[in-house]
Amino acid sequence: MTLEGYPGCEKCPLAGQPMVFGKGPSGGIAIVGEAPGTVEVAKKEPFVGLSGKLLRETLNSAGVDPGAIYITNAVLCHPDKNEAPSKTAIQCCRARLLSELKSQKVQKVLSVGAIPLSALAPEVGTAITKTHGIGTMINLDSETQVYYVPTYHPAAIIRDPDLFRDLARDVIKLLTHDSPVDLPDCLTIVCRDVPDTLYWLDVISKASRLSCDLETTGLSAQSDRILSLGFGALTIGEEGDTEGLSVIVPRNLVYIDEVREAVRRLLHIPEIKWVYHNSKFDVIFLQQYLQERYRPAIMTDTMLLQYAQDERGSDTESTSNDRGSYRVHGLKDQARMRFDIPDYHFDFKIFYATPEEERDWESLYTYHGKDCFFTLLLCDELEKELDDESPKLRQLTEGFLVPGALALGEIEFAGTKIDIEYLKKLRTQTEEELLFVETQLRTVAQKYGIEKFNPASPLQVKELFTAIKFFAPSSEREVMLMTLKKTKATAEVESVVKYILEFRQKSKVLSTYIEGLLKRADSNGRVHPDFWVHGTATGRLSCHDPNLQNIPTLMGQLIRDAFIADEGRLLLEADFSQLELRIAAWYSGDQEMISAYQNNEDLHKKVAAAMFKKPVEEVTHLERYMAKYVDFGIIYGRGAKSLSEGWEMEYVVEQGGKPWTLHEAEVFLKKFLDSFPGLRDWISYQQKQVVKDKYIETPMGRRRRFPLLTNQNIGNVQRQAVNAPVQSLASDLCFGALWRLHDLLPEGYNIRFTVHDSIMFEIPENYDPEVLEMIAFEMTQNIPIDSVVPFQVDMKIGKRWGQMEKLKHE
DNA sequence: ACCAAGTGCGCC
DNA sequence: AGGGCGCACTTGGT
Repeated sequence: MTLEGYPGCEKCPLAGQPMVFGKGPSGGIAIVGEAPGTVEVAKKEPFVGLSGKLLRETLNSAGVDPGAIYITNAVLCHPDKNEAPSKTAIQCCRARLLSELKSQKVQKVLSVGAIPLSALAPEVGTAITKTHGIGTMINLDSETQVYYVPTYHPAAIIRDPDLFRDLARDVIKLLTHDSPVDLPDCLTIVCRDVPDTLYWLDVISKASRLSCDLETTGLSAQSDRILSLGFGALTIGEEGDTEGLSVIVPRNLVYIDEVREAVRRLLHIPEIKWVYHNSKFDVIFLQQYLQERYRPAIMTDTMLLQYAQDERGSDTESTSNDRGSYRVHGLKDQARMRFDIPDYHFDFKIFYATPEEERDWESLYTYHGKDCFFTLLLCDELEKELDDESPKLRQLTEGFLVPGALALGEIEFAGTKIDIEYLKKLRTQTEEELLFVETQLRTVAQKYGIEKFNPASPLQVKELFTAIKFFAPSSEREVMLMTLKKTKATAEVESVVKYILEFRQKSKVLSTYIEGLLKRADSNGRVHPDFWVHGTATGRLSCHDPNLQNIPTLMGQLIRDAFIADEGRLLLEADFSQLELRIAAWYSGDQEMISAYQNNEDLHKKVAAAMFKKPVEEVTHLERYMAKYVDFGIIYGRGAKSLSEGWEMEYVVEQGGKPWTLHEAEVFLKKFLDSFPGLRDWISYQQKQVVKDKYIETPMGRRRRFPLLTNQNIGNVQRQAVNAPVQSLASDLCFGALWRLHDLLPEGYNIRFTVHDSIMFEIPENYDPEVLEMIAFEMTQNIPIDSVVPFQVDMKIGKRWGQMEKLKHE
């Protein structure tokens, strides 16, 4: 082929750049990349760089010989500076790409990255996070259609190895399909009146499995209403084929007593298996609707099934953070990837913004019908896939996560009381203090000609620092303090740094905690946190709106004081003692650790004694602190370097100790591991095994999967392989106790929330000590593992979270 | 006006 | 080369 062969080149901005042509056998699968990079140009071959290597490995692991694949690019010319090719360049090269694929007689096409997608199937969408894995047919010319799947560019996987699972799944889809997934038809019935509703509810009541989904005016079961009630069924059509049937009960019928009773009867049919997506939400709403503590007898939850299969932590929709922006557990996301449907979507914002009489109810019902339908289809697929991977995963979901989620729903609904008046006072006080600090800083800033100074702006802080000649590598708290210490700072510098830090702390407390809590309190002064069972990769719960898992402890005792018990009642906090270390002892079976816990010895002291070669009685406070520091470091996989540089060394110096050198840290690390050979062996076993298995499993059946191992991530993976099972099982002991206790506790004893390894209860002032015994028993004895390691909970009691007193109790 | 990314910091 | 999170704020882009 020659340049003249491509009519698009005349108008192409890349004309004249080095070109790299497609390569590989014809008649089979083609992979289309973006544009050749420097390495490709040098070797005159597409996909020979790092991305190419990853792609080949993926193909190999899927059982495909990369040599059997035809590989080319959406743009043949190499853009300068490895930039992405422009839209014009993509358009100019498009005809060439299609004719190349046609002349190579390809049967199927996989594209990697957003650029070939925009050339091959722009109608599918642009954002690759929202379009990868959707199989479609594309036209190469008027008579040739081929099956096509877009996926991530391997470069994206290098940045975020977690995306590898999506890439792998998309590749397998291409290999196992020749055309888009053929779905059953789905008929959506919108009930017209009461008799119509009763009729359709009766029709679906014969099904053995139904999905249920609610559309509501908002997220609060306390104050929001149901917009429509939906049920999904799979039925056998006249020609013997499966058909979807979604029955939608619209708002004007939902709240009619006769309908409500019919719904109640349906929901209580004991033989029906109920399928929800995020059951916590719908079931709590149904409890309000039915005015009873409704729990389906047999049920599952596709979101939690999905989570059992893919434990990647989910993003909250409202914030940005460093975990990437993909969502993996959403119903629509799953439907799109699995069933090749375009992303369906209903804009509730617009719906509510529209005057009531003009609202597009039909679209809402259509959308709702799809939700019910796909929930049911998704359930089918997930159950099969999970059973295939490991029988424990279904049991984990249905026997543990689902009841846990429902208990959390009830706990959230009840909420927890906060002291509004107290917080308002605290707000005023903190605002005044902030104003003072700001004034001090502005005075200095003005001295250097900075008229408008905002201490919350990292840029302006840097500017001020430059002005006063303070140069820290970053404006992070610890870095700044360290820099301050190392340099001979003037009094002015010192006070500016101090005020900046004070400003940050106070404004954090004010906006995140004081205002954050006030903003989220309901009219009864209660907050209703949202706990996510599917929020973390290890199985811990995540919590938001408000997040009760990061309420300050130290100075923020002030904030904890805002959490109170109702009149005549007390808060009771039951906290596992050294849970993760005990779990590490359990996993490893380390005799030393076990006997320390069995004899109720102080493990940290014991470690200190071993590290500093002295009898336990002579261990100082500081030595114990150092030992504790190493103990936790081990679980997190910290290395000697990190130990010697940790902020904890600040404390050591404050206490009159000497910070460790790298060498000292190495020595102590080694001494620690020598004193606990069982633990050391377990750690190396985990590190070795994860490379072999590419996952770790906990006794609860949870998995942390590492499908992609590279030289860059192997260190991380091995650390996680040690930490994940520990963190996961520890968290499950607490979570399991939480939801069992939620069911067991007598009237007047409630669970308010949990913070990873502790549970907050609210109990009567004249509580029965036997109930406390039961709590301790459930948390430490009635647990899902056999353990020679004893577990222990410490209990604290008080009127306010910030002022809890230890309860002597074993 | 709304968004995504970056920075920084609260907890276990 | 420190495991797991959520939230507020600024800034630069659209």
